[in-house]
Formats: sequence, C-alpha cells, structure tokens
Amino acid sequence: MPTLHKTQRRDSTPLGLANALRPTIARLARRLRQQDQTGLGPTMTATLASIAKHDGPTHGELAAIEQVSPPTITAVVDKLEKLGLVTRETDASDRRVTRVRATPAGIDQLDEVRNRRTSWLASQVASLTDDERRRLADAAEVLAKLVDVAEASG
Amino acid sequence: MPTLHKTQRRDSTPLGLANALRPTIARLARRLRQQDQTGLGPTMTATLASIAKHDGPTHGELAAIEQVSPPTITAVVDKLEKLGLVTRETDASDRRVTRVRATPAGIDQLDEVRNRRTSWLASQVASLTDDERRRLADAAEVLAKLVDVAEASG
DNA sequence: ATCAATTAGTTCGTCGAACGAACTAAATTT
DNA sequence: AAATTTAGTTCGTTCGACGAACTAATTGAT
Repeated sequence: MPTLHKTQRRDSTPLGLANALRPTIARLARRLRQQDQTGLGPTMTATLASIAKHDGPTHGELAAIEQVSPPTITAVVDKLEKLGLVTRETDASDRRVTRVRATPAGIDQLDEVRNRRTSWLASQVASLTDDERRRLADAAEVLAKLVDVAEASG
Repeated sequence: MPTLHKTQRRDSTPLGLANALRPTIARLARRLRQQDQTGLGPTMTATLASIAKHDGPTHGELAAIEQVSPPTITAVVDKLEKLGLVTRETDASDRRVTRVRATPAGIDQLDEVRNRRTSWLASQVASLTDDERRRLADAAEVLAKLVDVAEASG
C-alpha cells in the first residue's frame, strides 16, 4: 500500500470533513462527560466552571452564559452555595445584583473534574502512535479555531 | 519568529494534548447539540439513532446502549411510537421481547437532524483556510481511532 | 421630590425526564 | 407441574428546568 503524503486522499471539503468529524466529536464528548462522577449534574458543573472563569459574575450573566433561565440559576447557585463551593455577595454599587465567586473548595472540585476528564482522554491518547499524536497536535489548534469561529457568530 | 516545521513546537505528550483537546471537544459538542431543534430531547434523538443503526433492537439492548433504565426505554419508545417514528413488534420466537424498528418517517427525521448538525459544522469548517482544512482532515481519522479505543475498553 | 417604569433576583406551581420497586407474562429449569 | 429466571411494564417519586407572578432596588419623568 502506497503512502500518499502530499495528495489529497481524504475528503477535505467542508461537508465531507464535517461528516467525518461530527459523530466522532459527539461520541468523544459523551465519553468525557461520563468521567464526571461528582454527583453535581452537568449544569452545576458547567456553571461552577463559568463562575471560576469569569471573576464574580452576576446571576444574569451566568444565565446568559449557560443559556438557562433566571430561576434555574437561582436554584443552581443555591445548591453550590450550600455545598460551600461558591459564595454570594451583593454588589456594593447596585444592591439588586448578586455576584458569585468560587471558594477554594469550589476551585478544588473543579480541578478534580477537569483532571479526571483530562487524564481519561490522555490515557486514550497514549495508546496512539507517535505519528498519530503529531497529527492530532497539528489539528488541535485548528479545532480550537473552529470553536472560536462558532462562538463569535452566536 | 522562526517557523519550526519539523520540531515539536506543540505539546504532543498525551497529557498536554488531552489538555488542549478536552475543552475544545466539549464546546464543539455543545454547539452541535444546540442545532437539534426537533423538540425530541437528546435521549429520544439518541435512542432513535440507535434504533436505526442496530436493526430491530430489543428494549433491553437499547437500555444497555443508551445506558438508561428499562422504565426509561419503555417511556421513550412509547413516545417515539406515538409520533410514528418507530414501530414495536413482539419477537416471534420469544414473546417476552419487543423489537423496535424505525419507520421511514423516523429515518427522515433522523436524517434531518444529522443534516442540520453536519451543515452547521460544515459552515464553520468552510471559514478555515485550505491548509487548516488539510490538517483537520489528517487528524479526523486519528480522532475516530481515539473513540474506537475508548469504546473497546468500556 | 415624588411617582412611574425598568431591572435583578426570588418564590411558587408545573412539567417532563429518569429512576427504583413492585408487578405481569413468557420462557427455562428441576 | 412447580419454581426460577428473564423481558418489559406500571406506579409513585425525585430532580432539573421553566413561566408567571412577586419583591426590592435603581433609574427616569414630571
């Protein structure tokens, strides 16, 4: 079998490429989510991550980020607060708004989730050949750009 | 800034690579899911896909595939049946088991979902440069292999 | 300066998705 | 034939998310 290095043996049209990538991405993401185990559901984990990322976001900002309704945010933050993972503090200059911050315990928990997911993925990556890893590394930043394009255009 | 083409400028260790890929995959998958719009939730859509893929699976098989309890499968198949997307038929050789098959309408609906998701992704891919697309195409089969490894080892 | 309109967040009642426990029907074992 | 196992269903409950109606704080208008 000839090793065609420069020719375009694979379908790299947008549609062909999308067709190849879509199911793979979906399945990989599912596996990643399965590594969670914390007991906090996906929404709580994602919200906690957003709280840690944006420093002291308001409930409204969180609702927009997580694409979820105001009542849901109230409930989620309630639970996270009771678990000691975040704190609420009413904004000084506008006492209607509540800002939320992750506690050290919250950061820890977040790191744990991320580590579990990352190390699962790493163990899968470890079973690839050097060449495959190199190809993946080449594409990683392209994938990242893909998401950025997506998130820029809503 | 020198353009290092052969050296290992990116982190292609399993852990470094996993760290780079994980958030990207998660975010891409989220965007893909957002393209659904059918009104059937993620579980129904996924179950419908599994029914179409495996020919005439039993409820038990579906429960195992979707990692969901027997009562949930009953409810999901009930709804899919009422929507005319699948049919139930009791197995001839063992009248306890119920086999489920996708109707033409079910297949159509599934194709629609897939098309919507794929074409969204394709539109993102279209905004890349030729070189970026080539790199992505190079890595696509590696990503696929990654999932296969994952699904082989549970 | 007051009163209306707007904005942030919460409470309440509801809906839907998922589950465990208990049940029915069919098959298999003894 | 009776006892056991297996497939699927029914029932009641729990949990996550939401819309509608509410409270408190701020901004705007007269």
